[in-house]
Amino acid sequence: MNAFEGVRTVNEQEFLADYDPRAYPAVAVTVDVVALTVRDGALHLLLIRRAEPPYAGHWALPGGFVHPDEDLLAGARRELAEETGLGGERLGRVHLEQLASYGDPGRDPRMRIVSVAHLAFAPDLPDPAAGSDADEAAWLPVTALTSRPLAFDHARIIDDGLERARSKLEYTPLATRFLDPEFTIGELRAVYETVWGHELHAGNFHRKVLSVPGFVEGTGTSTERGGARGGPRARLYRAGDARLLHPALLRPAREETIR
Amino acid sequence: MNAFEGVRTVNEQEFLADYDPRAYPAVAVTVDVVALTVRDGALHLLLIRRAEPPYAGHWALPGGFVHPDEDLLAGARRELAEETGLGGERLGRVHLEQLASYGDPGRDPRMRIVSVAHLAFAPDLPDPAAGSDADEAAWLPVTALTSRPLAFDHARIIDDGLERARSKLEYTPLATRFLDPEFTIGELRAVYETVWGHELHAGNFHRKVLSVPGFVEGTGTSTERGGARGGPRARLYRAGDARLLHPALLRPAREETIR
DNA sequence: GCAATAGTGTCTCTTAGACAGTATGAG
DNA sequence: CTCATACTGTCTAAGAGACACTATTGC
Repeated sequence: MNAFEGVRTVNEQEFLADYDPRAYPAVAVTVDVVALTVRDGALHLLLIRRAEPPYAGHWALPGGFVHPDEDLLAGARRELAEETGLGGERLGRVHLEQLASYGDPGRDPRMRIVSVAHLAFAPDLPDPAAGSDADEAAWLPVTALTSRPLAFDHARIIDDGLERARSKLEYTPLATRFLDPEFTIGELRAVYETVWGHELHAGNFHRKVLSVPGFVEGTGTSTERGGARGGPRARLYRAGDARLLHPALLRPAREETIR
Repeated sequence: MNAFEGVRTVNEQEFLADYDPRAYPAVAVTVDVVALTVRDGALHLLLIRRAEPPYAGHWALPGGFVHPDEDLLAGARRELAEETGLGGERLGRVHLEQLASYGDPGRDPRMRIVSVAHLAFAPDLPDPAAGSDADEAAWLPVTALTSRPLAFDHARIIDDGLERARSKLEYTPLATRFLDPEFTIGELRAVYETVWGHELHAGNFHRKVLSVPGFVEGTGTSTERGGARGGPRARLYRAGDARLLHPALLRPAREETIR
């Protein structure tokens, strides 16, 4: 009935183990990155195709073992740089945060590996070049993932990352990180529609964004041309100084997520 | 200018390291727990006083190395059981979730240790018994922490846990996890006031809680007595079936948290 | 009786969202 | 011209919060 009843019996081996981690079989720590971007009006995810077993030929998140003198976030940024082949300037505009850690014994058949997953929001970036441990690297639409085999527990990590991303757009201004430094309200709305997966009312969205203090600030300039299918030139905005949106832009509640 | 420009040069050592984590110095993984409870109208935190160096005599979060065939969450639950000396029944009512991972090189002077921190919400539990590696274990009021030396980066972890707790009360029904299975609206309000650190309007809170679908459900019974200083008997409630509160109970926005 | 608490009624202000309407510019 | 888009005005419904009020109980 109760799996925790016996744990207080401290025998010598357990006692030693409390003090000497080397008494346990080795644990490795990796950093993986769920990197998202918006391309052609669809949400894309950076994936690599594994060249080596286990899961050779499967698609997987970019990532690797954390280096000795490297912070977790720095490790994630390094892996992202390696996989995208991007230098610091472009990478500096990418938002990166810790997502969660995954440590099921058996999630990697080789050994005990704890993965510290991260979440990245990137503006539209060039196609990646495959690294040494991958056959292929690409931005893939998230809608195409169900038909592809994913390595390890990466499907679960991606699900968690997508839900975190949808949630972050509600109460932070991070949607701007999917865009160039200057953007129109229409482009910002397209990010929300893409990440949330449904259309928003253009007029209400416009007024709402401008009413949240610090979300965006006007540049005083407008686009050179109107939209591809006509319409007036749109005013250009930059990200404001708010770190949180108040009031937030809430998604309409879906009953199934509540219960 | 750019710290990531050189990383694509894959020399042999790095190549091997990608495949063999044993090429790196050992990394250890611990699970730590920020366990919160409400006692006497104040928020309390489970801490142990370290018996051994490093940080001997300092207060620290309960935790320890993750066991070989143990999930991270199971490890945190085991550590919590060991430190509180509680069996499964009481422990089953404790909410436990992953908080974040902390892996700064140098956060532990002995070796590279990545800590996967967890957050626990507990009803008022008995005083803990000190384990083998601690001089002392106690529920301490969080207001008393600033005057005590904390080990490692545990002050930062605690800060993150407290902020997560405050935030979780907004959009989840987890405040009920600080209470017995049956509770009054007044007791629930006391939890919010304690965790958020300011008073709430009793009447508005009452109506709001009852208006959120699935937050609480009535038991049909009332308390045996009125309050200690008088007043009518209060109706008793159980936690409802909602996993998210909609609409949420939002804290008033504080300007400094936004910018 | 007095004080404290439970629970309800009511009013105001803010916000979300529906809808309409005007102006602009590409094709 | 046509039509899509930018942006604004207006109305409604819902919710947050202030305040008032009644009922019930311990002391």
